[in-house]
Amino acid sequence: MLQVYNTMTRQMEPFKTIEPDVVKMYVCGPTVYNYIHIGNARSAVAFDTIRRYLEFCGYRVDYISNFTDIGDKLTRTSASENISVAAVAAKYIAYFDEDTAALNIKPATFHPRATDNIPDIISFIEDLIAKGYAYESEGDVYFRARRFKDYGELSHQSLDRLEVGASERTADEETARKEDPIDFALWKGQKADEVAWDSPWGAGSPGWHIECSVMSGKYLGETIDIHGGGEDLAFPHHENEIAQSEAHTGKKFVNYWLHNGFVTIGNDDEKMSKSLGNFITAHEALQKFDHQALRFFMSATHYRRPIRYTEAAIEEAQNEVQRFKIARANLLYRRKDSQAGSDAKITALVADYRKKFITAMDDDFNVQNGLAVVHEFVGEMNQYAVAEAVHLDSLIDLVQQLEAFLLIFGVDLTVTESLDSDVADLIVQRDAARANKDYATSDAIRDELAQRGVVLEDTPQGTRWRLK
RNA sequence: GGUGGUAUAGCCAAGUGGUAAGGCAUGGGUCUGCAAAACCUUGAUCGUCGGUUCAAAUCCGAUUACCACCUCCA
Repeated sequence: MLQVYNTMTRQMEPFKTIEPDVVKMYVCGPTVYNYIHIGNARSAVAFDTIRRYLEFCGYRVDYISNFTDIGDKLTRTSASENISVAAVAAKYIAYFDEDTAALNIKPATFHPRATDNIPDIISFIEDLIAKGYAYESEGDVYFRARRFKDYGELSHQSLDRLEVGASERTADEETARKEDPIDFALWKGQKADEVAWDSPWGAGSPGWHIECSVMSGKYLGETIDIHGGGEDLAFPHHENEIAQSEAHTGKKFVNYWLHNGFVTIGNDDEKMSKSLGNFITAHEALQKFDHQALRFFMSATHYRRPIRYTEAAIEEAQNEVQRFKIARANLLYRRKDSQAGSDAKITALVADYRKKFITAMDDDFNVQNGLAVVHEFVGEMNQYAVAEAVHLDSLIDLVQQLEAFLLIFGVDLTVTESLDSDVADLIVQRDAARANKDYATSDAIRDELAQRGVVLEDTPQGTRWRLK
């Protein structure tokens, strides 16, 4: 049975869905004013990996992830790039799609955008005002945090101990409009040059937190199974979402809160973030590294642990992916001399490893232990690949199981590679030279192909090739 | 000031009481015409100090270092 670590209770809990076989999952998406960086990508990868494992286990996952397409940051990009705010959003959403596709992150079931949900946001806020949880102040609307009895429950903060302004990101003018410094904005009156919508409180735009509450409720329902995001969002973002949503519905908002760890960079293991300016965009990294290696690098670390971004680590991930690919290819190469049918031993072995893998992953998506099982499985595959006699169905069983395991990590091993026809000809020529023991010629051809990125390997069944 | 997290071999890292999984890298070996791939093999007593226990990386106490959050950063 799957156990997950719930930030709310700080404990492992058995995972039980609201509806059988369906997981309702919401993951906080990016503000689309720039390329996503490696840290943003890690979050998307972490939850994509979780989603894929849930699907592997047979769940249907209704996965919603938003785009925040309004706010100061878009306004600033709009000015610096001299395009409209809508164009900024469209541009960076397109890059988001491109980069996440390159990382083999499945698109969300739906990607709602804040600007497409303004009427719902306004009526949600009106309800909070009607219930006494919110108040208007000079064109802004704020949430009375202290009125919500469980405020601080998720992050386990005591309201009286919070250090006001510790993040140094709050504006004094805004604080002055609040009844209490911990109150947070639901609606913000229009400032000069900002995109704004009409509302009962005048022209303005939604606060940051409200969009997630509204869209989660609208697309998944009042209570959902999983809400995910970076651990920096636990407070205040998710805390505020809980307050808004539960004040609004009177029901529990989320059953399991999952938070991913950061990507760190540099000798001090500092968090990679846009505000610190120490970030590398996914777009840049994808140009530099093999896409699958980069994806595997991120999904092969447990989602709650930090990942240190280094080139050496990504290259190591590439070696590991290579090992999986070679194991698969070497097994498929044996189809040519295989017998029909299957080996009972292999059938049992595949079922056994599948079970071991699930046991490992059921422990809060323990990918390290899951991968240890996969590596042992690969060892078995490699031994079968050199067995004297092999059976076709068993070859296929092994290969398909490996593919299924790796797909959870976002690595698609079935991407096919092909040879140029002249390369194929050269391989034939080399085989002829070897048959005549003309090793000077055969080695020259092998060297030439190596230059072109084609590796040749001689086996008892013939010469097999792979791309380097 | 408050709240969390992390510290295990060269590197990544699993492991919540019984004599340290797995991977990458390295050295050696087998196989090969030579290679490659594969297989076999090679290494740590777990930040520091103290305690509990027959037994601790695992429990308790102290301590050090680093990271993060405390109103819009995944």
